[in-house]
Amino acid sequence: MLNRIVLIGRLTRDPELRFTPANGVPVTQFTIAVDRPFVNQKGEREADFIRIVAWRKLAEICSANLTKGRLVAVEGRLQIRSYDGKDGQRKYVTEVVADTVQFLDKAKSGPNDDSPDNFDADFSFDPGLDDIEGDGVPF
Amino acid sequence: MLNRIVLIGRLTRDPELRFTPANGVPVTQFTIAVDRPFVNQKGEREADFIRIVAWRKLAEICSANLTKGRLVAVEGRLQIRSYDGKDGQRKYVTEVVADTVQFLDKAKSGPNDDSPDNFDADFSFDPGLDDIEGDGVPF
Amino acid sequence: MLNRIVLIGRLTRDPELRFTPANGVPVTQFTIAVDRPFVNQKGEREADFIRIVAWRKLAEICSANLTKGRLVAVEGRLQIRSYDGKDGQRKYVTEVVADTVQFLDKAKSGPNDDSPDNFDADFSFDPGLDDIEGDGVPF
Amino acid sequence: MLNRIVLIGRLTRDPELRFTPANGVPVTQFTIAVDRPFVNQKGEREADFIRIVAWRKLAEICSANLTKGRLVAVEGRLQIRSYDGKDGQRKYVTEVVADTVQFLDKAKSGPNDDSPDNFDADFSFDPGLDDIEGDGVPF
DNA sequence: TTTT
DNA sequence: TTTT
Repeated sequence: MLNRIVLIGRLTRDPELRFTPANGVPVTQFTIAVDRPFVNQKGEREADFIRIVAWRKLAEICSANLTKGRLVAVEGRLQIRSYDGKDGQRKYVTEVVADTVQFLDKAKSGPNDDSPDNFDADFSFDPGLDDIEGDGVPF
Repeated sequence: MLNRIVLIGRLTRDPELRFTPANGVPVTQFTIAVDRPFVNQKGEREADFIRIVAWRKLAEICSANLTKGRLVAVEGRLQIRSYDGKDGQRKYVTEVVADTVQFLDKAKSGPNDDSPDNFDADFSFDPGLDDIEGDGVPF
Repeated sequence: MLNRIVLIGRLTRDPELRFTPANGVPVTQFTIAVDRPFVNQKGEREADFIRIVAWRKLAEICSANLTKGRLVAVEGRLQIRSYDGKDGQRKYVTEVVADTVQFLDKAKSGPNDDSPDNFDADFSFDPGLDDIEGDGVPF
Repeated sequence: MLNRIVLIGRLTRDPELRFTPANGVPVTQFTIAVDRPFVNQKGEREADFIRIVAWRKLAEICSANLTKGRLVAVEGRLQIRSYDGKDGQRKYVTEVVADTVQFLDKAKSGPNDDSPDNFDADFSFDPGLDDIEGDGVPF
């Protein structure tokens, strides 16, 4: 019913862009390492390695811009997907379906500006209502 | 950049449906009482009264279904909106622009089913990709 | 670094209370079914079955009060835990470590009041500062 | 009942550390500019200026380390606080009470390491259970 | 100004 | 493996 997750972490490797066989829809998948908020008994900080999936335009932007080690904020929904393995066994994949991915540091060799960028899965949150919201109507 | 809020609370009164003067876009505004997670020094549980705004289809669904006292989960974005008051002073309104509103209890006099309903600001998160996601492709 | 998840769903079965062998710390584990925000191509609403873990006092409260079918809101952190299976293979479990569990409907046979209850993993968010926050100091 | 907000934005000025008159408890307050996820009709990206409050140890860490322009992720709870103004009018302040503040960029003149740091309002989420969680018990 |  |  409600399913919302927000993560900040670093890519463990470069994302790869794929296309679904049936419809040619762009998908990308990558994993981010998210540090735990405490240290273990050996005093080490561990991380959770969380799988992210992005679709369509967001997939293209992510695969074009992200590389191993980049810091990102991801907003999305937790999903458990199942598929049948080659061994005939039912397998389960837990992943975060991203709605938004924000780039929090800058590419090493990029045009050296300093502001993070924000990319949405779609433009749905654009209210197209700024004329309304901005015209002083206190509704 | 990232701005995400999730609330559960009860409507302090019935919502009212309005339409923006310029474009006739449906808007509704209501306030929910969200209990604080602790009691004050008098042992009382206080609440925060948080203003919610919903637009378009979501506005219509909310105003048609919600009434004072109903329990809802709201997902959205925190916004500070300014407008010029009648007294010539700049005023600020803090409110949550809802993306999703979920009805967590049932209307008192409704057809007595028991499952909460979920309504989105738009259908944008519908991937329209179930054919893909469901066909066993482990991508 | 940042890892925050909020879920609303229904228990798939009664939780069971256990105690860690080493220290006797209470743990409970249960799964909630979280409806997806869209229907699949057959027009069916699917759900994600998400594993929740609660520790200590929260574990006790959950196991004492929750039963199959109950509606809850869970706040926590997504964790991927590994352990070595009996077959010598490394296994991975993805689960949400709950900080807060809120009961959103009432037990069927309970003392028939209507307000949801809220339980925290700990009292850490209690600022113990109400004397301060409430005394009109605008800081 | 449930009240959770996650924000990423930049400080609009240096935070200032204060102490409550009654108990000498450290408090800091600052504002972050959070870019909206869309542009207005003039093609400009606007921001919401959101007030943050941190208490005690977190207040000290924030005021000691943060300066105008720094990028932070804030997790907390939305609160509407009231106090009586000098003009005898009841005033309302909307602010986010921070549980966690994460520093997402590095201080300009700092020891040039590259990893963001994470600070909690308290250590309550530290399960102190790593011995348990890590010992291979599949509970 | 407020809900249960 | 699953809830309403």
